[in-house]
Amino acid sequence: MENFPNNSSGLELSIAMPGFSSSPPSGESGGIIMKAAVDINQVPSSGTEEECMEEEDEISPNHSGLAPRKKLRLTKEQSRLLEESFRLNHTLNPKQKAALAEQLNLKPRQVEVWFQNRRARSKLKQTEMECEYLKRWFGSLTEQNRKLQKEVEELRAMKVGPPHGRHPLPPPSTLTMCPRCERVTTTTLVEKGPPTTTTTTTTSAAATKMAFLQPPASCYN
DNA sequence: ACCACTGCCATTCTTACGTCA
DNA sequence: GCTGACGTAAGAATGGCAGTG
Repeated sequence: MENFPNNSSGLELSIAMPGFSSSPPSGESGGIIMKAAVDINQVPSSGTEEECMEEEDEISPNHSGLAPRKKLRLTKEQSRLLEESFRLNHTLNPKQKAALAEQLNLKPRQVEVWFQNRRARSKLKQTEMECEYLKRWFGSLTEQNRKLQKEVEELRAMKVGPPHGRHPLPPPSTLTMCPRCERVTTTTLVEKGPPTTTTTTTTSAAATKMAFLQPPASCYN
C-alpha cells in the first residue's frame, strides 16, 4: 500500500500523478540543453567558470557594489555526483560535505548551498504535486457531493409517495471526514442494525478515479 | 547567557534560452 | 539567415532568523 507522504523531509512522492512526469530533478530544466554544458568526461580546463569561480570568490564580491558576484555553473558531472549524493542523503554531515567538495573540486560551502537549494526545489515540487492532488480531490468530492444530493432528492421523493412494488433504493450513505487525517470515508447505514453498525469504505469513486489518492500512513497508526 | 554551527527561508542576481523585430 | 534587445526560467549565492548542543 502506498502512503501519502507524511514527512516533508521525505520529499519523494511514490504516487502516480497523471500529467506529472517525475522529471530528473534540476540540472536540465525542461529538456533545455545548455550551450555551455561541458562534456561529462571533460576535465574542466583552466578558464572554465568553475575554476574562475574558485579563484575569484576569495574576493568577497557583492554588496560592496564593486565586484559583481560571479555565478558558478556546475558541470554535468558535478551535477550528477551531487544528485547521486542527494539521492542517498538529503543532508550532509561536515565530513561528507568536505569529502564531496573535494571530490567535486568545489568549496564545502558551495556543496552546502547546492544541497540547500536542492532541498528547496524538492519541497517546491512536492508542494506543487500536493496542490494538484488536492485540486483533483476537491473535484472528486464535488462530484460525489453532487451524487449524494441527487440521492437525497430521490429519497425525499420516495418518502412523499413511493410507487407500489418499486425496487428499493440502496441505503443512503454519507460522507465523513476524519478530523485527524482528513481522510474521507463513505458510510452506509445498515437498517435495523445497531446505530454503530456501519460499513465504512474509503471513497471508492475517488479512489478508482484517482489512482494516486491514498490515505496517509498516519491513518493506520 | 553566550557562542558556534546548521538548516530553512526569502531574496538577489547571474546565466542561458526563446522570441521577436 | 543573422543579430541584438528583451523577457523569462533556472539555479547559485547571500543574509537573516531559529533551533540545537
